[in-house]
Amino acid sequence: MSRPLIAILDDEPQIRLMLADALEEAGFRTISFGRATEFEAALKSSAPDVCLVDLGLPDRDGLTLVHRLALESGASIIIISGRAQVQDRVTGLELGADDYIIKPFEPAEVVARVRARLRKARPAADTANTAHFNGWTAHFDRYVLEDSNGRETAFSHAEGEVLRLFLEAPRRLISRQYMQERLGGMASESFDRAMDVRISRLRTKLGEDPKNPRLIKTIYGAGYIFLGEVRWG
Amino acid sequence: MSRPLIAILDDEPQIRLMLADALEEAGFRTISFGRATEFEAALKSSAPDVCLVDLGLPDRDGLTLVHRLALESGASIIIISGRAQVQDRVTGLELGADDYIIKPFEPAEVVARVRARLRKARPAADTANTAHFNGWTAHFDRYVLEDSNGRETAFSHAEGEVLRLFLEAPRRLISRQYMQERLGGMASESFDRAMDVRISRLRTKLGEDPKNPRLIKTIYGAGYIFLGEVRWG
DNA sequence: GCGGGCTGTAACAATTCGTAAGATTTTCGA
DNA sequence: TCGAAAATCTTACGAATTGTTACAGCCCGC
Repeated sequence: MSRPLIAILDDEPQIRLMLADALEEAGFRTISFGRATEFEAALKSSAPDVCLVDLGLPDRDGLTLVHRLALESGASIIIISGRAQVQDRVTGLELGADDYIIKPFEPAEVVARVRARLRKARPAADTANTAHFNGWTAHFDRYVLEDSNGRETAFSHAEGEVLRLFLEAPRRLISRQYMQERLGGMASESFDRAMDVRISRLRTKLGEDPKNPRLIKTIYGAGYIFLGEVRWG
Repeated sequence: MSRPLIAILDDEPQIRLMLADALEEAGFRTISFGRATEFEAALKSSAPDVCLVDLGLPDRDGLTLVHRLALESGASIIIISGRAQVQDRVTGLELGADDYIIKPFEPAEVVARVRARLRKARPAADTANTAHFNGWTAHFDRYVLEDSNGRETAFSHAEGEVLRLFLEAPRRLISRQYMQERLGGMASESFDRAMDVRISRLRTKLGEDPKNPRLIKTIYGAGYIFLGEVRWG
């Protein structure tokens, strides 16, 4: 990560400019948006390291957006808002924001807080081809799943894609939309069914009890969460 | 690491108490110190996850301490200070603090900011996922509720959201509005009904007597209060 | 061409969760 | 104290979502 990318989402052009100026002068790259829809569209092609989000957006409830971002993206989120009540701040932070700055703000402080977020940000995901989790070992090079007794089961390419997705982001919500994008499917009713089947087969190979899956948990209406302690390499 | 350890360093006993109370009620362990020397001695035997540091200490320059902490310990550092100038905040953050809270503060906000720190610092063990209360044990990772005899009942994601909300703030009023914000619903007549149903189902699973609920108490016209001794971890 | 494994599709089963509707409880003024 | 209005509770239901199984097409090596 040579020059971190900071996303700015605020409906006032003036504020976007002030933030972008200060951040770029501090050595960051920035992208700015005035509407949540544009912002969300951009997220599909670029992955900012920190998102500065104003809560008072014209086209979407800010808190809902923050919540989704926190669950689905790995970025740090800083709320910038005119709402100064303690309850507002608590709610924002509980929903997944990493910091909450009140307007009017001083650009220097925003830069300092962005730096503080980046300092603690977790390192990038591995590209290793072996992962250990809860007694299992997945060998992505050989397409083989090994249980704690060393017994091996083969898994297919399609199953491997899904498993890798899970292992890359343990304990985080993986939405169906994200899967669809990562696995290159068209959005369609039929893709959803295909996804279901892949996951069903994966669950079987992992010896999951259908009534009470321990590793791949369904979040109704949202997606899946992979529970489990993952160690790559 | 089930229950995160929070270190409090402040020379005013009153403030130490207020912070410790709020944090312990939120499910954290705490250790408090009035002087930097005691604090540094304690660091050799215990490793807090988050340190709350007041800058105005009698026996050492606070900023120097913060800088050392940032370099040598893995903990997240939150400065709590009466010095409210932007320059103070920028300096504190640049020296390695992860957050900067200005006195006077609201305990609820401190708790929220501590949680925000823990969330990013421990990607795996995010928030505690097990809570004990009045003979019950809630396993949020497995979506299972265990009674005092070890018998297990599954609960759904929607029910879990509500239960977690209650367990995060026992013995405190939880307004419908707050729920609506935390659970991401639109404000509407219909959301209120849905909420009712979620709580009704939760009560059933907790074996509540409808005439005389012992755990989830309705405050007519205001919201709910969760009675019960909660211990996280 | 044949057989085996992989993968998507279709059909049906199971689950989740909000909605509707009527019952019940609480509040508050008369 | 009584009655009505408002708020909340409960139950049943159904739409939407997800899971499972069976099957058919495809690709590959032999």
